[in-house]
Amino acid sequence: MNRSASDNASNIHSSGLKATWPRIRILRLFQQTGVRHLSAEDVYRTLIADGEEIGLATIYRVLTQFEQARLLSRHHFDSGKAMYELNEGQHHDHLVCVICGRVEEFCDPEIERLQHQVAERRGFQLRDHALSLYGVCSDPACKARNGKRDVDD
Amino acid sequence: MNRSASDNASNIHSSGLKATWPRIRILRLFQQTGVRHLSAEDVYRTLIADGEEIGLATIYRVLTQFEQARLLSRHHFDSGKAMYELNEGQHHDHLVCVICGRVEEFCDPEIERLQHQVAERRGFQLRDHALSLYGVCSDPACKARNGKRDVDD
DNA sequence: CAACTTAGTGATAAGCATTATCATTACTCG
DNA sequence: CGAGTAATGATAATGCTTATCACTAAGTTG
Repeated sequence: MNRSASDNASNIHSSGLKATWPRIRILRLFQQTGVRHLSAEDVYRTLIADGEEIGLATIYRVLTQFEQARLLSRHHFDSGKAMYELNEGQHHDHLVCVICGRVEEFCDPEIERLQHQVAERRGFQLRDHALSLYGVCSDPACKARNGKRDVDD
Repeated sequence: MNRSASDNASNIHSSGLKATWPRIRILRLFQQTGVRHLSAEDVYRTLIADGEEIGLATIYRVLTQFEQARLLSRHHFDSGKAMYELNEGQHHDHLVCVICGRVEEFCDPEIERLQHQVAERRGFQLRDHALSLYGVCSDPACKARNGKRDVDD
C-alpha cells in the first residue's frame, strides 16, 4: 500500500503535477483491480466510504488533470455522466449493459482498420474515435429483466 | 409549404401525437434540406429567427417525443449536447469534424457485421450501437487551423 | 530548518443542458 | 360548436460539471 503510493507519486510527478494525497488516493483507486470504469461520483463515494476526507470539486479537478496527463481516459456513454478508466496505452472499445450498466471492453483490429479506411476516403484526418455497443449482457439477472425491444440496426 | 405541413400533420398523427403547430414546424425544419444534425438550441434559435413564437421547453418535449416515435434519432457526440436528425430508416455512423463541428454520415456494412459478431461472442444481446469518428474534415479552412496532435489509436 | 512562494484543496456558488411544474391555450371528436 | 383532454410556454428545479476564493500544504531557498 505504501509501495503503490510511492509508485503513484512518481507517476503523478512525471506528469508535472504535485504528488498530493487526494491525487495519490484517486490514482490508487483506479489501479486497484475491480471495476475499471468509474464516474466522478463513483470515485467520490468510494473514497468517502473509505473514510477519506475529500471534496467533490477536487475529484473533478484531478480527473480532468489525469485525463490531460493521459493517466486516465474519459468516455461518454449514454448515461449523461462521464466515465473514467486507467489509460493503459492500447485503444479499445466498449460494450455497455443497458440493464446493469456494466462495461466490458473489446478490441477488434479489423474494425479499427475499417474505421481508418472510412476516414481516409472522406478526407478526414482522424484524431479519435469511439465505438460503444449497447445491449443486454450475459448476466442471467439482466437477461431475466430484459424487456421487449431487440436489435435496432 | 402548406403541402408539406399537411404531410407532416399525417406523419405526426400516425405517431399518436396531435398535429400542433410547434410539432409541424419542428418536423418541417428537419425535413428541409440543409444541415441534418441539430441540437435543441439550434432548433430553438432557428425557429425564433424565423419569427415563430415557441418555447424552449416545447422544443425539448417535442424532440423527445419525436425520438420515441422514431421520427428523429438522437446522438451524443463529444459536445455534451444531444444532436437530432431525421430518421430515415437505415442505420449509419458519424464522422465529426473537431474544428468546425460538421457531421458527415457513413455506412459500412462490414463494420456493422463485425459489431454484431463481437456482441454475439460476448453473449450480449445488441440493442443499439454508436460509432463516431472525430477528426479534421476535408475543408481547407479546417485543415489550416489544424493543430499538433494526430491519430490517437 | 524556517520563511517563502506557489500550487492544491474544499465549500460553495455559478453554469449549462435538460426535465418537471402548472396555469393557460388549442386540438379533436362527438 | 363546445366539452374534455392534451399541448404549450414561462419558469423553477434538477443533475452534472466548472469557477471562485479563502485557506492549507508542497516544495524551495536562504
